[in-house]
Amino acid sequence: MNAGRSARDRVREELTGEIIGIARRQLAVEGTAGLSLRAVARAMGMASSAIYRYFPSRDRLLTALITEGYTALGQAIADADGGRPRPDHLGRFGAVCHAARRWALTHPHEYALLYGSPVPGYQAPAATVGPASRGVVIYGAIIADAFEVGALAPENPDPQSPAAVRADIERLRETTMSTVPPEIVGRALTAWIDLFGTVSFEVFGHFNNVITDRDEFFAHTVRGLSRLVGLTGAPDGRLSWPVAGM
Amino acid sequence: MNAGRSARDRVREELTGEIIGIARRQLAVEGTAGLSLRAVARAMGMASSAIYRYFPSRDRLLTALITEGYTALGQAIADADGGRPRPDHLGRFGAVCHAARRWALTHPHEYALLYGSPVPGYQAPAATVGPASRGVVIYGAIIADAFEVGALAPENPDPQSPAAVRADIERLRETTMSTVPPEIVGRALTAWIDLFGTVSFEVFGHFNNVITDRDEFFAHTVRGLSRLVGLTGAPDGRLSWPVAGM
DNA sequence: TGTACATCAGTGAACGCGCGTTCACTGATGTAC
DNA sequence: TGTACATCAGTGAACGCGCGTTCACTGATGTAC
Repeated sequence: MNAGRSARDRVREELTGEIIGIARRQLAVEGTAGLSLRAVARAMGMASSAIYRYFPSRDRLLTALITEGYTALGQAIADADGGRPRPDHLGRFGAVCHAARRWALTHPHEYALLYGSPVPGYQAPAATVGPASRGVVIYGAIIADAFEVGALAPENPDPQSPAAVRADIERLRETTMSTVPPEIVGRALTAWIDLFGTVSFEVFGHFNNVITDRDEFFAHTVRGLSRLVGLTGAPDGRLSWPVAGM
Repeated sequence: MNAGRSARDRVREELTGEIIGIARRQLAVEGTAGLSLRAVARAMGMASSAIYRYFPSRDRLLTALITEGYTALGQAIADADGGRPRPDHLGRFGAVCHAARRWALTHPHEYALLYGSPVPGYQAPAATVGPASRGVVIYGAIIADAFEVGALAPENPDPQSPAAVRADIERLRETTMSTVPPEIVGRALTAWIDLFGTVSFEVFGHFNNVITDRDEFFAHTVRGLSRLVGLTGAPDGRLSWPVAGM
């Protein structure tokens, strides 16, 4: 009897995971449209009503999927970051950006669930906030690491930003990058937004008839972002690092 | 009989427009979920089958809505651009950015249809390309106007971009900004992507618990974008122009 | 200007589908003594 | 270790809903002579 967890409890947890897994596959193949409790039940070989023993409503399944999605993306980012030596800030930054893109391209429907149009009628509960922030926390740590060893040298310092913006940036700074000056936190935030903006443009089809070599374009974009936050590589500004999977 | 257009033809066109209008309202209020041929028919006070006299399928109605959306956004951008004297490039740039955001915030569901998750099972036909490019053409014209009078001075010229990227940028250059050097076209493209990335982040809820004063943050972002493309205002880099609606 | 026919808009019923959710039930697993 | 009862997982039928699309039809509008 390990801590009151009966066999029933273990099976229950296992099946809950299996349901989520099938729902993810359903989502991957058919998109949000094909994601229904009945479809999942069918794929599980159960009666549709049985799902209600595990999820009290469709929204709760959706919440689980969103949480899973953020977790998977966060894991991809963490792996990319962990694959580089800690002092290689520029390499870590690039790896994280490319990992985010690659995850989005290989899981377009899950990505759309996280960063696309809000699901109609669905309100994300507070429980999704934690997993959602995992990636950005790692990202912030890279910036902080680089700053602390003096490896951050932003070009053209920003003109003074408005007080309201400074206040928001200060709040963000305190939670993830407390050692980094606000100007750099602001730039890091901008770069993060631009990163996902670029990924969304590609995943959602807005590069069609515009950008043909998307790997190269993204690498080019990432170089721009790293310059924006002040992560210079070689002294002449030409950045070079081997990028995994390109 | 003016050019063979009978009364029937005129009524038909009018009703087609009315259907699209009702569909837009439906979309605005309920989101994509509430957008169905039957709902539109109900709102029109017709039998659901009658819609098929005007649109042969739901997809065609969707296409019409997407086209309308791009047209409306393009018009908002055109109006913003037209509201400034032609030599005020910085003002036009800012006005266009703010117009795009404002349109997105006031038409979130329509914006989601254009820039959010692709609609499952829907393939945008080639006919949407024209309206979709209206905004970016105006944007490109501002850049070109500014460049031609020497009002564009990008900071920190980019390191050489990869050949594949240069080729894509060259294609883009030829279609909308043929007088502008490729480096600037590249930066303008990046700024355009970042613009919509930022707007999407806000509209799709990713500023929650992060950015409180969103008007200020966006204005701050736009200043950054204008610096990115090289649109400097006052010599000290502090840009100032009155922004409509803020 | 009037008539005969063709075209078109709109109706209402129907088809077949899938959805989320509820409910009374059966049978298996766990718990207390 | 064995029994009595409570808890839980899973079933299958059903409810009520809305959807896209088709079809045979009626009646009005347009066209040709």
